[in-house]
Amino acid sequence: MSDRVVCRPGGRSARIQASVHQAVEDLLREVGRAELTVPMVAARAGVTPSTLYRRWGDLTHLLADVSAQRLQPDQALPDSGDWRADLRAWTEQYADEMSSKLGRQMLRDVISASVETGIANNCRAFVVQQIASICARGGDTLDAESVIEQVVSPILYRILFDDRPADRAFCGRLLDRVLD
Amino acid sequence: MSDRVVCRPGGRSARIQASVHQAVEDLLREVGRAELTVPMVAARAGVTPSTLYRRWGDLTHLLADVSAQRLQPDQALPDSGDWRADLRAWTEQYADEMSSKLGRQMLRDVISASVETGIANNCRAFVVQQIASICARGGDTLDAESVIEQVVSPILYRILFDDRPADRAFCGRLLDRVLD
DNA sequence: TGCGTTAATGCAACTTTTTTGCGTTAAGGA
DNA sequence: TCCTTAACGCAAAAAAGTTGCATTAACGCA
Repeated sequence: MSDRVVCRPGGRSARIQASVHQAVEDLLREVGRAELTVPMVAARAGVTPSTLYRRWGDLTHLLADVSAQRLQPDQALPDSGDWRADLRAWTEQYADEMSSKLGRQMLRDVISASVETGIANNCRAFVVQQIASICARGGDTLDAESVIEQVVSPILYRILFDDRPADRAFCGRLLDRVLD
Repeated sequence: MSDRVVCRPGGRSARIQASVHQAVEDLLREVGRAELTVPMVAARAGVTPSTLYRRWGDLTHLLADVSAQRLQPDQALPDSGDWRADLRAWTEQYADEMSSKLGRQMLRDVISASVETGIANNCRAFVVQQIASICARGGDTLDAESVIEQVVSPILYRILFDDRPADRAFCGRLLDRVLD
Protein backbone atom coordinates (compact mmCIF):
# COMPACT_ATOMS: atom_id res chain seq x y z
CA MET A 1 0.00 0.00 0.00
CA SER A 2 1.06 3.55 -0.55
CA ASP A 3 1.32 4.35 3.12
CA ARG A 4 3.05 1.19 4.20
CA VAL A 5 6.38 1.34 5.94
CA VAL A 6 8.95 0.64 3.30
CA CYS A 7 11.06 -1.97 4.99
CA ARG A 8 13.62 -2.37 2.30
CA PRO A 9 13.70 0.75 0.18
CA GLY A 10 17.15 0.28 -1.29
CA GLY A 11 18.06 -0.28 -4.93
CA ARG A 12 15.49 -2.43 -6.57
CA SER A 13 12.35 -1.34 -4.79
CA ALA A 14 13.13 2.32 -5.31
CA ARG A 15 13.98 1.69 -8.94
CA ILE A 16 10.68 -0.08 -9.52
CA GLN A 17 8.70 2.58 -7.75
CA ALA A 18 10.27 5.30 -9.86
CA SER A 19 9.72 3.31 -13.01
CA VAL A 20 6.08 2.67 -12.16
CA HIS A 21 5.40 6.28 -11.22
CA GLN A 22 6.93 7.42 -14.48
CA ALA A 23 4.88 4.88 -16.42
CA VAL A 24 1.68 6.12 -14.78
CA GLU A 25 2.43 9.75 -15.57
CA ASP A 26 3.30 8.95 -19.16
CA LEU A 27 0.25 6.80 -19.74
CA LEU A 28 -2.07 9.32 -18.12
CA ARG A 29 -1.02 11.75 -20.81
CA GLU A 30 -1.04 9.23 -23.64
CA VAL A 31 -4.18 7.19 -23.12
CA GLY A 32 -5.97 9.01 -20.30
CA ARG A 33 -7.26 7.89 -16.99
CA ALA A 34 -10.31 6.05 -18.30
CA GLU A 35 -8.30 3.64 -20.45
CA LEU A 36 -5.55 3.06 -17.92
CA THR A 37 -5.15 -0.47 -16.58
CA VAL A 38 -2.76 -2.15 -14.19
CA PRO A 39 -1.34 -4.56 -16.79
CA MET A 40 -0.74 -1.58 -19.07
CA VAL A 41 1.26 0.24 -16.40
CA ALA A 42 3.16 -2.93 -15.60
CA ALA A 43 4.13 -3.49 -19.22
CA ARG A 44 5.34 0.08 -19.60
CA ALA A 45 7.28 -0.03 -16.37
CA GLY A 46 8.84 -3.37 -17.25
CA VAL A 47 7.49 -5.31 -14.27
CA THR A 48 4.88 -8.01 -13.78
CA PRO A 49 1.34 -6.98 -12.89
CA SER A 50 1.50 -9.06 -9.73
CA THR A 51 4.15 -6.74 -8.38
CA LEU A 52 1.82 -3.79 -8.71
CA TYR A 53 -1.09 -5.65 -7.18
CA ARG A 54 1.04 -6.66 -4.22
CA ARG A 55 2.57 -3.26 -3.59
CA TRP A 56 -0.35 -0.98 -4.33
CA GLY A 57 -3.41 -3.21 -4.16
CA ASP A 58 -5.28 -1.77 -7.11
CA LEU A 59 -5.22 1.00 -9.68
CA THR A 60 -6.99 3.47 -7.42
CA HIS A 61 -4.36 3.25 -4.71
CA LEU A 62 -1.54 3.38 -7.22
CA LEU A 63 -2.96 6.52 -8.80
CA ALA A 64 -3.55 8.04 -5.39
CA ASP A 65 0.05 7.39 -4.51
CA VAL A 66 1.29 9.04 -7.69
CA SER A 67 -1.11 11.94 -7.25
CA ALA A 68 -0.12 12.52 -3.65
CA GLN A 69 3.52 12.71 -4.64
CA ARG A 70 2.71 15.02 -7.52
CA LEU A 71 0.90 17.34 -5.15
CA GLN A 72 3.99 17.88 -3.04
CA PRO A 73 6.82 19.38 -5.08
CA ASP A 74 5.15 22.48 -6.41
CA GLN A 75 7.38 25.31 -7.34
CA ALA A 76 8.83 27.49 -4.61
CA LEU A 77 6.50 30.20 -3.35
CA PRO A 78 7.11 33.54 -5.06
CA ASP A 79 7.71 36.47 -2.72
CA SER A 80 6.75 39.81 -4.21
CA GLY A 81 7.03 41.71 -0.95
CA ASP A 82 3.26 42.09 -0.78
CA TRP A 83 1.95 39.05 1.08
CA ARG A 84 -1.63 39.70 0.11
CA ALA A 85 -0.66 39.68 -3.54
CA ASP A 86 1.31 36.49 -2.92
CA LEU A 87 -1.76 34.88 -1.38
CA ARG A 88 -3.86 35.97 -4.34
CA ALA A 89 -1.35 34.55 -6.78
CA TRP A 90 -1.07 31.28 -4.86
CA THR A 91 -4.85 30.91 -4.66
CA GLU A 92 -5.43 31.52 -8.33
CA GLN A 93 -2.74 29.10 -9.32
CA TYR A 94 -4.07 26.49 -6.92
CA ALA A 95 -7.60 26.85 -8.26
CA ASP A 96 -6.34 26.65 -11.80
CA GLU A 97 -4.30 23.56 -11.16
CA MET A 98 -7.06 21.71 -9.37
CA SER A 99 -9.66 22.72 -11.94
CA SER A 100 -7.79 21.10 -14.78
CA LYS A 101 -8.77 17.67 -15.93
CA LEU A 102 -5.65 16.19 -14.44
CA GLY A 103 -6.20 18.08 -11.20
CA ARG A 104 -9.73 16.80 -10.82
CA GLN A 105 -8.57 13.28 -11.46
CA MET A 106 -5.90 13.65 -8.82
CA LEU A 107 -8.43 14.95 -6.32
CA ARG A 108 -10.73 12.08 -7.11
CA ASP A 109 -8.03 9.47 -6.68
CA VAL A 110 -6.69 10.93 -3.48
CA ILE A 111 -10.17 11.19 -1.99
CA SER A 112 -11.05 7.66 -3.02
CA ALA A 113 -7.98 6.17 -1.43
CA SER A 114 -8.27 8.45 1.55
CA VAL A 115 -11.35 6.76 2.91
CA GLU A 116 -9.04 4.15 4.44
CA THR A 117 -5.52 5.49 4.25
CA GLY A 118 -5.84 9.13 5.26
CA ILE A 119 -3.57 10.09 2.41
CA ALA A 120 -5.63 13.21 1.76
CA ASN A 121 -4.64 14.50 5.17
CA ASN A 122 -1.06 14.70 3.97
CA CYS A 123 -2.09 16.79 1.00
CA ARG A 124 -3.96 19.12 3.32
CA ALA A 125 -0.95 19.43 5.59
CA PHE A 126 1.15 20.49 2.66
CA VAL A 127 -1.35 23.13 1.58
CA VAL A 128 -1.59 24.43 5.13
CA GLN A 129 2.15 24.75 5.26
CA GLN A 130 2.29 26.78 2.07
CA ILE A 131 -0.50 29.09 3.17
CA ALA A 132 1.02 29.49 6.62
CA SER A 133 4.34 30.58 5.19
CA ILE A 134 2.60 33.29 3.20
CA CYS A 135 0.53 34.39 6.18
CA ALA A 136 3.71 34.64 8.22
CA ARG A 137 4.88 37.39 5.91
CA GLY A 138 1.89 39.42 7.03
CA GLY A 139 2.81 38.97 10.67
CA ASP A 140 0.16 36.29 11.05
CA THR A 141 -2.66 38.77 11.02
CA LEU A 142 -4.42 36.03 9.08
CA ASP A 143 -4.16 32.38 10.01
CA ALA A 144 -3.91 29.49 7.58
CA GLU A 145 -6.94 27.78 9.08
CA SER A 146 -9.18 30.67 8.06
CA VAL A 147 -7.83 30.56 4.53
CA ILE A 148 -8.47 26.85 4.35
CA GLU A 149 -12.03 27.26 5.56
CA GLN A 150 -13.00 30.35 3.60
CA VAL A 151 -10.95 30.08 0.44
CA VAL A 152 -9.59 26.61 -0.23
CA SER A 153 -12.71 24.73 0.85
CA PRO A 154 -15.14 26.68 -1.33
CA ILE A 155 -12.78 26.35 -4.29
CA LEU A 156 -12.61 22.59 -3.94
CA TYR A 157 -16.35 22.41 -3.42
CA ARG A 158 -16.83 24.26 -6.70
CA ILE A 159 -14.49 21.93 -8.52
CA LEU A 160 -16.00 18.78 -7.08
CA PHE A 161 -19.70 19.61 -6.86
CA ASP A 162 -20.43 22.61 -9.04
CA ASP A 163 -20.62 23.08 -12.78
CA ARG A 164 -19.54 26.69 -12.47
CA PRO A 165 -15.81 27.30 -12.72
CA ALA A 166 -13.56 28.27 -9.83
CA ASP A 167 -12.27 31.21 -11.82
CA ARG A 168 -10.38 34.37 -10.96
CA ALA A 169 -13.51 36.29 -10.04
CA PHE A 170 -14.63 33.59 -7.67
CA CYS A 171 -11.24 33.37 -5.98
CA GLY A 172 -11.14 37.14 -5.71
CA ARG A 173 -14.50 37.25 -3.98
CA LEU A 174 -13.42 34.65 -1.43
CA LEU A 175 -10.13 36.41 -0.79
CA ASP A 176 -11.80 39.78 -0.34
CA ARG A 177 -13.98 38.27 2.32
CA VAL A 178 -11.21 36.64 4.30
CA LEU A 179 -8.89 39.63 4.03
CA ASP A 180 -11.57 41.83 5.64
CA MET B 1 -25.46 5.03 -17.32
CA SER B 2 -27.05 6.73 -14.40
CA ASP B 3 -27.75 9.94 -16.26
CA ARG B 4 -29.01 8.38 -19.44
CA VAL B 5 -32.47 9.13 -20.71
CA VAL B 6 -34.62 6.25 -19.65
CA CYS B 7 -36.43 5.43 -22.86
CA ARG B 8 -38.61 2.68 -21.54
CA PRO B 9 -39.02 3.06 -17.80
CA GLY B 10 -42.13 0.98 -17.40
CA GLY B 11 -42.57 -2.31 -15.59
CA ARG B 12 -39.50 -4.45 -15.93
CA SER B 13 -36.81 -1.80 -16.05
CA ALA B 14 -38.17 -0.08 -12.99
CA ARG B 15 -38.49 -3.38 -11.19
CA ILE B 16 -34.90 -4.28 -11.95
CA GLN B 17 -33.62 -0.89 -10.92
CA ALA B 18 -35.43 -1.12 -7.61
CA SER B 19 -34.19 -4.64 -7.05
CA VAL B 20 -30.60 -3.66 -7.85
CA HIS B 21 -30.68 -0.58 -5.65
CA GLN B 22 -32.04 -2.64 -2.80
CA ALA B 23 -29.37 -5.28 -3.34
CA VAL B 24 -26.65 -2.63 -3.21
CA GLU B 25 -27.96 -1.12 0.00
CA ASP B 26 -28.27 -4.52 1.64
CA LEU B 27 -24.83 -5.68 0.59
CA LEU B 28 -23.20 -2.42 1.63
CA ARG B 29 -24.40 -3.16 5.14
CA GLU B 30 -23.60 -6.86 5.03
CA VAL B 31 -20.21 -7.12 3.37
CA GLY B 32 -19.12 -3.49 3.10
CA ARG B 33 -17.98 -1.41 0.21
CA ALA B 34 -14.53 -2.96 -0.12
CA GLU B 35 -15.82 -6.47 -0.76
CA LEU B 36 -18.70 -5.45 -3.01
CA THR B 37 -18.59 -6.68 -6.60
CA VAL B 38 -20.87 -6.41 -9.59
CA PRO B 39 -21.52 -10.15 -9.86
CA MET B 40 -22.40 -10.15 -6.17
CA VAL B 41 -24.99 -7.42 -6.65
CA ALA B 42 -26.36 -9.15 -9.73
CA ALA B 43 -26.80 -12.43 -7.89
CA ARG B 44 -28.61 -10.76 -5.00
CA ALA B 45 -30.83 -8.75 -7.30
CA GLY B 46 -31.63 -11.80 -9.41
CA VAL B 47 -30.31 -10.48 -12.69
CA THR B 48 -27.32 -11.26 -14.89
CA PRO B 49 -24.13 -9.24 -14.45
CA SER B 50 -24.26 -8.14 -18.07
CA THR B 51 -27.44 -6.23 -17.34
CA LEU B 52 -25.65 -4.20 -14.70
CA TYR B 53 -22.64 -3.60 -16.90
CA ARG B 54 -24.86 -2.41 -19.72
CA ARG B 55 -27.04 -0.11 -17.63
CA TRP B 56 -24.50 1.30 -15.22
CA GLY B 57 -21.13 0.65 -16.80
CA ASP B 58 -19.24 -0.32 -13.68
CA LEU B 59 -19.49 -0.56 -9.92
CA THR B 60 -18.46 3.04 -9.36
CA HIS B 61 -21.30 4.42 -11.46
CA LEU B 62 -23.80 2.04 -9.94
CA LEU B 63 -22.82 3.07 -6.43
CA ALA B 64 -22.88 6.72 -7.42
CA ASP B 65 -26.39 6.25 -8.75
CA VAL B 66 -27.56 4.63 -5.55
CA SER B 67 -25.81 7.25 -3.44
CA ALA B 68 -27.26 10.13 -5.41
CA GLN B 69 -30.74 8.76 -4.94
CA ARG B 70 -30.11 8.19 -1.26
CA LEU B 71 -29.05 11.78 -0.91
CA GLN B 72 -32.37 13.07 -2.15
CA PRO B 73 -35.24 11.88 0.01
CA ASP B 74 -34.10 13.12 3.37
CA GLN B 75 -36.76 13.77 5.91
CA ALA B 76 -38.84 16.91 5.61
CA LEU B 77 -37.20 20.00 7.01
CA PRO B 78 -38.31 20.69 10.59
CA ASP B 79 -39.70 24.14 11.22
CA SER B 80 -39.29 25.33 14.79
CA GLY B 81 -40.25 28.92 14.07
CA ASP B 82 -36.65 30.04 14.60
CA TRP B 83 -34.96 29.79 11.22
CA ARG B 84 -31.50 30.19 12.68
CA ALA B 85 -32.10 27.24 14.95
CA ASP B 86 -33.42 25.30 11.97
CA LEU B 87 -30.26 26.06 10.03
CA ARG B 88 -28.16 24.94 12.97
CA ALA B 89 -30.07 21.70 13.26
CA TRP B 90 -29.88 21.04 9.54
CA THR B 91 -26.14 21.73 9.47
CA GLU B 92 -25.36 19.47 12.38
CA GLN B 93 -27.39 16.66 10.95
CA TYR B 94 -25.81 17.10 7.55
CA ALA B 95 -22.30 17.03 9.01
CA ASP B 96 -23.16 13.99 11.05
CA GLU B 97 -24.59 12.12 8.12
CA MET B 98 -21.69 12.88 5.82
CA SER B 99 -19.13 12.09 8.50
CA SER B 100 -20.36 8.55 8.92
CA LYS B 101 -18.61 5.74 7.18
CA LEU B 102 -21.52 5.32 4.80
CA GLY B 103 -21.66 9.06 4.20
CA ARG B 104 -17.99 9.27 3.30
CA GLN B 105 -18.37 6.34 0.93
CA MET B 106 -21.30 8.05 -0.73
CA LEU B 107 -19.32 11.24 -1.15
CA ARG B 108 -16.46 9.30 -2.61
CA ASP B 109 -18.63 7.46 -5.10
CA VAL B 110 -20.51 10.55 -6.18
CA ILE B 111 -17.30 12.51 -6.64
CA SER B 112 -15.68 9.70 -8.57
CA ALA B 113 -18.53 9.36 -10.99
CA SER B 114 -18.98 13.10 -11.17
CA VAL B 115 -15.78 13.67 -13.11
CA GLU B 116 -17.69 12.77 -16.26
CA THR B 117 -21.38 12.75 -15.42
CA GLY B 118 -21.87 15.82 -13.30
CA ILE B 119 -23.97 13.83 -10.91
CA ALA B 120 -22.48 15.69 -7.96
CA ASN B 121 -24.02 18.86 -9.29
CA ASN B 122 -27.44 17.36 -8.70
CA CYS B 123 -26.57 16.63 -5.12
CA ARG B 124 -25.41 20.20 -4.67
CA ALA B 125 -28.62 21.51 -6.21
CA PHE B 126 -30.61 19.55 -3.70
CA VAL B 127 -28.58 20.88 -0.78
CA VAL B 128 -28.94 24.42 -2.09
CA GLN B 129 -32.68 23.96 -2.28
CA GLN B 130 -32.90 22.79 1.32
CA ILE B 131 -30.76 25.64 2.60
CA ALA B 132 -32.63 28.17 0.52
CA SER B 133 -35.96 27.10 1.95
CA ILE B 134 -34.62 27.66 5.46
CA CYS B 135 -33.10 31.01 4.53
CA ALA B 136 -36.45 32.05 3.07
CA ARG B 137 -37.93 31.80 6.56
CA GLY B 138 -35.54 34.53 7.62
CA GLY B 139 -36.68 36.81 4.82
CA ASP B 140 -33.59 35.93 2.79
CA THR B 141 -31.33 38.04 4.95
CA LEU B 142 -28.90 35.22 4.32
CA ASP B 143 -28.49 33.57 0.94
CA ALA B 144 -27.91 29.88 0.32
CA GLU B 145 -24.76 30.55 -1.65
CA SER B 146 -23.08 32.04 1.40
CA VAL B 147 -24.04 29.05 3.50
CA ILE B 148 -22.65 26.71 0.88
CA GLU B 149 -19.38 28.59 0.73
CA GLN B 150 -18.86 29.25 4.40
CA VAL B 151 -20.51 26.28 6.08
CA VAL B 152 -21.08 23.33 3.78
CA SER B 153 -17.76 23.60 1.95
CA PRO B 154 -15.57 23.66 5.08
CA ILE B 155 -17.53 20.74 6.53
CA LEU B 156 -16.99 18.62 3.45
CA TYR B 157 -13.33 19.65 3.33
CA ARG B 158 -12.94 18.42 6.89
CA ILE B 159 -14.58 15.14 6.11
CA LEU B 160 -12.62 14.56 2.93
CA PHE B 161 -9.20 15.98 3.75
CA ASP B 162 -8.88 16.35 7.50
CA ASP B 163 -8.44 13.87 10.32
CA ARG B 164 -10.25 16.15 12.73
CA PRO B 165 -13.98 15.60 13.02
CA ALA B 166 -16.65 17.93 11.65
CA ASP B 167 -18.30 18.02 15.06
CA ARG B 168 -20.86 20.26 16.69
CA ALA B 169 -18.28 22.78 17.83
CA PHE B 170 -16.87 23.11 14.35
CA CYS B 171 -20.28 23.56 12.78
CA GLY B 172 -21.16 26.11 15.44
CA ARG B 173 -18.09 28.16 14.70
CA LEU B 174 -18.85 28.22 10.98
CA LEU B 175 -22.46 29.16 11.56
CA ASP B 176 -21.57 31.94 13.97
CA ARG B 177 -19.38 33.45 11.31
CA VAL B 178 -21.94 33.36 8.52
CA LEU B 179 -24.79 34.57 10.74
CA ASP B 180 -22.76 37.70 11.60
C1' DT C 1 -58.00 -5.00 -27.84
C1' DG C 2 -54.57 -6.87 -30.90
C1' DC C 3 -50.22 -6.30 -33.54
C1' DG C 4 -45.65 -4.71 -34.82
C1' DT C 5 -41.49 -2.49 -33.35
C1' DT C 6 -37.56 -2.38 -30.61
C1' DA C 7 -35.43 -1.34 -26.00
C1' DA C 8 -33.92 -4.17 -22.48
C1' DT C 9 -32.73 -8.50 -20.63
C1' DG C 10 -30.89 -13.48 -20.37
C1' DC C 11 -27.55 -16.62 -21.77
C1' DA C 12 -23.14 -18.27 -23.05
C1' DA C 13 -18.74 -17.93 -25.18
C1' DC C 14 -14.89 -15.16 -24.97
C1' DT C 15 -11.31 -11.75 -23.39
C1' DT C 16 -9.11 -9.42 -19.87
C1' DT C 17 -8.01 -8.57 -15.27
C1' DT C 18 -6.88 -10.07 -10.66
C1' DT C 19 -5.32 -13.55 -7.39
C1' DT C 20 -2.23 -17.02 -5.63
C1' DG C 21 1.51 -20.51 -4.93
C1' DC C 22 6.19 -21.22 -5.46
C1' DG C 23 10.88 -20.62 -7.01
C1' DT C 24 14.36 -16.89 -7.60
C1' DT C 25 16.68 -12.56 -6.77
C1' DA C 26 18.80 -9.14 -4.14
C1' DA C 27 18.78 -5.81 0.03
C1' DG C 28 20.24 -5.40 4.80
C1' DG C 29 22.56 -7.20 8.75
C1' DA C 30 25.86 -10.28 11.35
C1' DT D 1 31.41 -13.18 3.18
C1' DC D 2 27.32 -15.59 4.44
C1' DC D 3 22.59 -15.70 6.18
C1' DT D 4 17.98 -14.18 6.40
C1' DT D 5 14.03 -12.66 4.23
C1' DA D 6 11.52 -8.87 1.75
C1' DA D 7 10.36 -8.20 -2.79
C1' DC D 8 9.95 -9.79 -7.38
C1' DG D 9 9.05 -12.97 -11.65
C1' DC D 10 6.51 -16.55 -13.51
C1' DA D 11 2.63 -19.29 -14.51
C1' DA D 12 -1.68 -21.40 -13.36
C1' DA D 13 -6.13 -20.53 -11.70
C1' DA D 14 -10.03 -17.72 -10.41
C1' DA D 15 -12.75 -13.85 -11.04
C1' DA D 16 -14.40 -9.95 -13.46
C1' DG D 17 -15.77 -7.70 -17.54
C1' DT D 18 -17.23 -7.87 -22.70
C1' DT D 19 -19.85 -9.17 -26.64
C1' DG D 20 -23.02 -11.49 -30.04
C1' DC D 21 -27.30 -13.45 -30.45
C1' DA D 22 -31.87 -15.16 -29.01
C1' DT D 23 -35.76 -13.96 -26.16
C1' DT D 24 -38.84 -11.09 -23.55
C1' DA D 25 -41.85 -7.41 -22.75
C1' DA D 26 -42.80 -2.21 -22.95
C1' DC D 27 -44.72 1.20 -25.86
C1' DG D 28 -46.99 3.13 -30.00
C1' DC D 29 -50.55 2.61 -33.27
C1' DA D 30 -54.51 1.07 -35.68
